[in-house]
Amino acid sequence: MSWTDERVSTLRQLWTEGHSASQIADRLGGVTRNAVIGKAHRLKLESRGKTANGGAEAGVEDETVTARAVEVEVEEVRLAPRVEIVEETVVAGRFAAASAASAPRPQSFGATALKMEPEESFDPQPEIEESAESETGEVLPIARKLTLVQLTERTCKWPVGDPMQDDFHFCGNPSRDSSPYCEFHAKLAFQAVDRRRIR
DNA sequence: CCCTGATTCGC
DNA sequence: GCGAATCAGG
Repeated sequence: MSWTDERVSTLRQLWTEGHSASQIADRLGGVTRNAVIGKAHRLKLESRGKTANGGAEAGVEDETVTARAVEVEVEEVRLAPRVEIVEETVVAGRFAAASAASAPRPQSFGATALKMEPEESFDPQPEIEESAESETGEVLPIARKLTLVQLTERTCKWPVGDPMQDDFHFCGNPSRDSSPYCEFHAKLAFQAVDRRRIR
């Protein structure tokens, strides 16, 4: 890939809006974040050094900060005492409830999940979604609501919603050890089939 | 470990 | 000009 006028202007825009180099690289495709940073250099863009907050933008702190806020929230939930005390059986029930709630089917991920977001309406800003709760009041993971192009090797690729609907997205929460799913969805995905009552 | 941008330097 | 490698940092 080369730096066409189109790609350069896209870079300019996203960089100005405060997107990280990796986000821009993912968006453009065919380039690494290093390439983006290098190009940004030659274009003499930037200005965002390590002033105070490392990485997070000064004025446009929306999307990045929001995403991090979500991560923090999820972490806190997991560390909550009452959550750690929960027994296996209860946990299983919780998963079942969650499964019934969103009824996603990992098996259909590959082909049917493909749905490109229109260039214009691309919205890199994940909105915080009201977290679902089970009878016990346990808080379930809050999806970062990422679109296909925003997924990386370590973001949860659990599909949420109907691929044919506009609000379709992926969980997007952090996944460990390059797993396709976050810790929560990994358990759901590999759960015994007879326990999930598909359809 | 994950991520961020910054810089260098061979191509 | 380009970008991988590397550096420095949160």
